Amino acid sequence: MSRKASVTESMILDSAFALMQEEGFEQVTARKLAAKAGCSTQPIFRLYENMDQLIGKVYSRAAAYFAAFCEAYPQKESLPFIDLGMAYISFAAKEKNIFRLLFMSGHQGEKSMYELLNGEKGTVGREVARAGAKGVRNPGELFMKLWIFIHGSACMALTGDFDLTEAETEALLISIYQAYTEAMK
Amino acid sequence: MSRKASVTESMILDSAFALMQEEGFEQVTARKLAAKAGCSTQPIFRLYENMDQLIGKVYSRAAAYFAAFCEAYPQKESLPFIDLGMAYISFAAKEKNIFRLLFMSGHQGEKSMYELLNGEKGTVGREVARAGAKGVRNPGELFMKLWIFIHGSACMALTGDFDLTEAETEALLISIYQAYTEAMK
DNA sequence: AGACTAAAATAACATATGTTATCAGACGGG
DNA sequence: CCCGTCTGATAACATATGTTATTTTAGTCT
Repeated sequence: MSRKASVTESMILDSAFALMQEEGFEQVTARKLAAKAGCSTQPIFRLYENMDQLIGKVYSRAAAYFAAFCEAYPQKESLPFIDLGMAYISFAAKEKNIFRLLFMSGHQGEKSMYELLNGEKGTVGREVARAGAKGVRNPGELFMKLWIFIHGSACMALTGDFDLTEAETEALLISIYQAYTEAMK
Repeated sequence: MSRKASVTESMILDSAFALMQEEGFEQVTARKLAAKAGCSTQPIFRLYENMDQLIGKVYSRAAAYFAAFCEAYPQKESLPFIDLGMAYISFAAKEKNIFRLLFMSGHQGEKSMYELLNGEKGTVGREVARAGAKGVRNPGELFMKLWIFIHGSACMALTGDFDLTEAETEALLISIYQAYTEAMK
């Protein structure tokens, strides 16, 4: 047969993801990636047709990373949507570049915001059901309104126009949740 | 004396602004701008030290454009903040590239979101005063909450995750306004 | 009209990027 | 142990960008 490859796909993809995370997806260039992976640019083009395809894989990985982040985020609140919202805002603050790629780049060849949020676990669906069980009249509408607020918070966190602590953020979300549910009674 | 300049600053700045509006500020390159202005790249560097300085001017112009847009937006609603919010969301939907430059690029060497909103006319201050006069308990807090929602709507409009008509948007904003004010009583 | 001078076009330089060609060599199989 | 083959490094090509040097050109003033 032929020679064994010393540069593996995971070496490249790991490096590409790290580069995106640290410097933004615009900075994932062939040469920078090669330097990060400790090889020349050749293995990249053996593994991927072109840089766009590679970025597509990085995007998928970012989506999985986000899902895992939400999964791992502490579920302390009994109200539906709040924990997911807290995870989302926290993610935007801590992982600006990943958040940008997933939710602000218009890179939606892959998934819509709703699909990303819902993930493989059907998170949003589960939360909507929880809200319904709690007696919320129109849980889908509540989710939409809450999510717009949460997305706004996250985007402002990214640009530095929102700098509350986690505790303050949580209190704010709860107050918003209550205002919405009261108004929908 | 010497020769008169045939390429004026306004020719360059107009072209740069148009280019930013049509293709995004990342696309305002020396050569593309020269082509748009119908000259070579030389006059650009006579008028500006470098491309960054030029983009700074484009940014200022965009801020003025946004202020004028808000000024011209129909003031039909008697509730404070709503007209400004409608203008903001409408602006995000119609002028994606300008909105990106002003509110999503982290290009805040110039002005914060609040300064941009408040403009020269003190728009936000005026609206806060109006809300106070209407008996709102804590108009600053109300503004903050409403604005997070409005910014979220605008950002989602940009990425295609928010596609309500103007009328639907207005109804939504009013319902949010009422939910917040009720909750703050 | 002619000379001077600044403007503007052209061309060049330096760098960055995607992508491909060339080629030495390392590895698997006989 | 050698052969073939595929890997991966180097180098190259093509393009894009900011910026600067050089040259041409066109006003302006005398």
